[in-house]
Amino acid sequence: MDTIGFEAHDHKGCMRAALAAVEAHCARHKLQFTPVRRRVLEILLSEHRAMGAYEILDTLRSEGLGSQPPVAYRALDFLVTHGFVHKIERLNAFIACTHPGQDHTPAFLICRQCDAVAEAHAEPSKGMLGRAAADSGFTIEQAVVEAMGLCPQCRESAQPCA
Amino acid sequence: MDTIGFEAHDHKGCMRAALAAVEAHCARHKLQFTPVRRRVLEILLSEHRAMGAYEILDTLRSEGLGSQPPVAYRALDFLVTHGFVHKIERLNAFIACTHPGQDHTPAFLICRQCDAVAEAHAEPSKGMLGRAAADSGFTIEQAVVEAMGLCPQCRESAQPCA
DNA sequence: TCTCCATATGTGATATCATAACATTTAGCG
DNA sequence: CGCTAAATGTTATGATATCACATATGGAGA
Repeated sequence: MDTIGFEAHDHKGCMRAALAAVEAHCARHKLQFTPVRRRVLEILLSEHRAMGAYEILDTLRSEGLGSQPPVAYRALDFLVTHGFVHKIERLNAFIACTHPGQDHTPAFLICRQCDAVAEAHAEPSKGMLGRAAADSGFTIEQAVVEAMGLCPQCRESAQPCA
Repeated sequence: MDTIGFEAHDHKGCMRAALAAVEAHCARHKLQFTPVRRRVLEILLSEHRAMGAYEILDTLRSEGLGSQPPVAYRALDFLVTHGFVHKIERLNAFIACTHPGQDHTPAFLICRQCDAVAEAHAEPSKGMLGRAAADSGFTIEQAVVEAMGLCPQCRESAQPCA
């Protein structure tokens, strides 16, 4: 089971697990998991949704951890660079990774109605895209895959036959 | 051959063909292909690369076709809505579709060095992503697929063994 | 033709997202 | 301790995108 996000789950547990994994990864790779970086990750983990940088910054500000945009963006840069957080290009927002530490190619399912985001796993370079890239001599290093649509909940509550 | 963009080709011919296809599509669907909309498409077709909205606006302005951001954004909205232009989320930029009128799911190959963009074709809902979506009850309506990497030219001119 | 209405455009202001530049602080290390 | 690299604080600004409201334009029907 790789896709989570559209169903109830143990928030506290997944948050603890993710933090532990990130701590371990940072220790192993001698990365500085500073208070601001840790707090930004905690905020994203606890909200469990995509958040804009300024929304995160508001929280930091209310806690006295920094008040200017670069504070949030620098922490996010660190977290994104090391794969602890992903950026959702389509929403200009950030979301905590659901399985940090592991090397992976994330893909996202984004509900256009409630903005819920689920992280899935995709290997775009394996399919038609990889084929097209190979044919044209393009080297894929990283890919953004974001599917927009309706999550199960919103699909149910949507108009049955408009 | 579906992937173009990393090789020489007949600019004028592809531009004429694309404009004709868009005109036909608009006529058939009673869409207003107004001067501003047409000019924005022409600019994108002739540059044959991803351009920011403000870059396009600069050209419009120099031609007396509108000087404020909404002019460009409204034309782009129209063109994107009808599939004549695609937005590259990763670059916050726009690029003319290479086969307008046809229904398709575009995917892009973006060179991180020279910013060249090639449009390919992908069917993400067919692969692992479609599987994950189906498993979780998510309905995919549209997908953003953007691969970053090195185009053939930049790959050659890159450092051989850094 | 005139009137109405939907659509498109013009324009100023402003919201939202992101980074440059430079000063200051902190952590690790010889 | 004193050096250095990394991280943070802060001001300012750049880049992207939308709101709100006025004006024009182009058909459909009276």
